[in-house]
Amino acid sequence: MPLALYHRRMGMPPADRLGIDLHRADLELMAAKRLAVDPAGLTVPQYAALYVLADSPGISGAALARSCQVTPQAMGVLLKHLTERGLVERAPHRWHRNVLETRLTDRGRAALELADERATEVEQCLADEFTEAEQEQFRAFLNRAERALRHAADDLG
Amino acid sequence: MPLALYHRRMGMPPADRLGIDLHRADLELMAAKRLAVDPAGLTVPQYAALYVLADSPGISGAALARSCQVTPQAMGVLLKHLTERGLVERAPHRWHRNVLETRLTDRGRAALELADERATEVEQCLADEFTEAEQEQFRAFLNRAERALRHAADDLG
DNA sequence: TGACAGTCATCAATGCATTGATGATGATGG
DNA sequence: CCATCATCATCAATGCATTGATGACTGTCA
Repeated sequence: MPLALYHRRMGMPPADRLGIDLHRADLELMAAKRLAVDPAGLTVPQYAALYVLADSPGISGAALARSCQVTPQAMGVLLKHLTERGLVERAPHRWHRNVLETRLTDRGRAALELADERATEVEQCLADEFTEAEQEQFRAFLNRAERALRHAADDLG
Repeated sequence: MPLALYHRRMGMPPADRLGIDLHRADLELMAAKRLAVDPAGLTVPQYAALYVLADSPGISGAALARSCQVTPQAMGVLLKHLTERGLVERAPHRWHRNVLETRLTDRGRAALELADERATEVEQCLADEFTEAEQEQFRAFLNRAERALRHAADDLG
């Protein structure tokens, strides 16, 4: 076997892998958002949780986890940190004593608004790169990709 | 102030935030890849590292980190795990005694090929969702987004 | 009433990723 | 020759996220 072929190509050349471009773009997005929300003392997942919480006060941790697309365990840790820092409050539901209602505190709302101002700049910068029509095309591509990948996951599972 | 406006909208409505769609698609991609490489006993970042390593034997940990778009520290932990499991080997460079040359072991190569077979299926499933022309458009959108976001990060930093 | 399914919270183990700081090494230039 | 700079590895702290397992509670259905 020729040495030149020993380090042979894997199943598909990297340049053809759309997933690589998708992931690279997302890494850049997360890096920018991290920079944006950092001055507010928040991480990106914390910002996401507060953002949902602002529109859904009293939501359960599990429901919040679904909204943020993470597992309940991950959200539990995140909420524990936010509670310790006084950005959210959790209290047992009046009837369903098993669920902990979660709400923003004033400090939490303040941090969210500070973070959202800069996070919005990132989204605006992203939007400004595209015309309205392009944004629609881009969004459609992303949603089709998401759907295709969900089917791929179903097949593999 | 009317109660209906108390939970007021943040800076930009969620439906307008392209970043949300981008991130959701990436989450789905990562979930599918996770399922794909799991039977090989690998995580997605481990698969990525082995993939680069297969084409760049003897690369340094820091260079590998750059290729995989993570910090050297993150790559260090990852390589520590892979070394302990015998999937890669690390040895001091002959001249630059400070750098550790990293190489796949046979077991590492076997795991990579097993993982790559299924990971390629995911990429194929993604590619099959789009025509050739659409793939090029999609890729162009992603690269423009990446560029715009890098500039956004520069502005914020 | 009593079994069952669904939802919620939580503990534990593992792994990824970041910032910040430290120290070793090799190349560059005064 | 020595100072400086860049690169590399590594330690430590913090936080995100996953799977797996456990226990508590609600409501339903037999």
